[in-house]
Amino acid sequence: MVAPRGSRSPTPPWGSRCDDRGGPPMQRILSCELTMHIGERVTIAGWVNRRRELKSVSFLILRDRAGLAQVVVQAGSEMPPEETVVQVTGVVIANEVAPGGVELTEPQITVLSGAEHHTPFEIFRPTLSPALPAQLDHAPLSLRHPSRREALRLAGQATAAFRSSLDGLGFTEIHTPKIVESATESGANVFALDYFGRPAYLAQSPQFYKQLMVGVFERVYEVGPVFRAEPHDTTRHLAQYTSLDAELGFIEDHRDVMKVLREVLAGIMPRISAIEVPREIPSVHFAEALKIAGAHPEEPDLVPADERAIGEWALREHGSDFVFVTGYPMAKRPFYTHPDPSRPGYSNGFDLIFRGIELVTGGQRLHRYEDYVAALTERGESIEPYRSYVDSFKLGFPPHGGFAIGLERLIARVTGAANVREVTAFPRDLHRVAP
RNA sequence: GCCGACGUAGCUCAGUGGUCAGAGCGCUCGCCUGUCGAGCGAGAUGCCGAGGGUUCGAUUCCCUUCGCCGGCGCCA
Repeated sequence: MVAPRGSRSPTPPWGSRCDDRGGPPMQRILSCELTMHIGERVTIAGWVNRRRELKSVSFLILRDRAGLAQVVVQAGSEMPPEETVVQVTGVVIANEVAPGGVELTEPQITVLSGAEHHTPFEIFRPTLSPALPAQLDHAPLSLRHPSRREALRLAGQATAAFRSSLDGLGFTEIHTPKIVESATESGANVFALDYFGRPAYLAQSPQFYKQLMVGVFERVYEVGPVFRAEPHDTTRHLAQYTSLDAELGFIEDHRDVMKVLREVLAGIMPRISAIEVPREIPSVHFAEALKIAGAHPEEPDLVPADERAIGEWALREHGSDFVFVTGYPMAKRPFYTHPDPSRPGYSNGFDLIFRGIELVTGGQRLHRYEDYVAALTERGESIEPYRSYVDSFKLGFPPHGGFAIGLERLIARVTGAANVREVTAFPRDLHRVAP
């Protein structure tokens, strides 16, 4: 709600946004608009956040999308229980002792939809008390809490900023199928489906399609779900997550992709946090990264502990929350990865580590048909499962590359959430498919 | 999948081999001339996750199982 003079709390507990109006279809104003209607009879609507019954007076705290509003109710009156949806018509008065300085008096309360008398836990407290599993079991309720709601709002802001940043760079938004005929990430497990009697899979990434669409638009992006049947039971893994994907043609190499990623992050971060994106994000080669992390020089990949160490190094040495690791070994990257022409065994693939966690994977891709055939052959993989994808490259594709940002990881790191499930509305993991 | 924790009231947790059960919040009732996570008083609520075993006796000890959390493998 609006925090006008008289408000005791500098930061209202429920977030304070009043950038729109109550609007149709209901003749309704928002809690934050009450100060503009002092002396008038108005209608507000929302949820019963909390009842407070005293000897001589009762209060009904109503919650709407903008914040909270206090309704003064005659002592002894029945008040609908918490989370009931109500519409309240009354007279707005200014009152210094009211939270926010205004309140609604002489109310006529209409119940629009009942709520159970007992909610499993209290939603009106500043902190949400239940442990994560209990919150997730009752997600429709727990998500109403400001802490959970704010994270989801930030995720929405981040995707909006992702879109507008790329729109400004000449990208076109695309929509690709989530039901596919083959795996994109060799090694990663897929969810199999029965597709009209044939096998099919849930897409692990829009990788192939966004590459094919580079042949149409040169620069494309997609915001969408991806599915991983990996049995990863950790605080940073989900079976379904939201991938912010981009792919662009006519690049020199992966460094052009990194520049675009840097621009995108510079567009997103101010919208969701105070974290600064350096003009030049520090970058280390994989071999150097192993040294920084103190890992064995023959290690083919960075383990989570290494990533944390590199994140700390970037903050210490460069004052940056972000750090690129480039040149991952070809052996650990998918077959469509473009090798580093100057360094055999290494790739033009990169990861972006944000506050010690792998946030983005990207790189330059192969763009010639014969290179795809060679890459699969070299890996001892059959071309057949990838036939329609690989054959497409006979059509002519520019040198290209792209990246994918893990939305939930981004929001978790920005909000300091310990678990990506805390910032996901209805997380899907190893054990949970509902609600 | 491996390793390590944990499963006791609606929520968060304490507790003990022997009148097998507590606290805070919530809930119910009462008190309190306006609350601000209100306050004060009283009260109700539990197959102490499930199955088996040890024991005269198990919520407590052991085994199995299920659930759940964290770390790791893998990855965004």
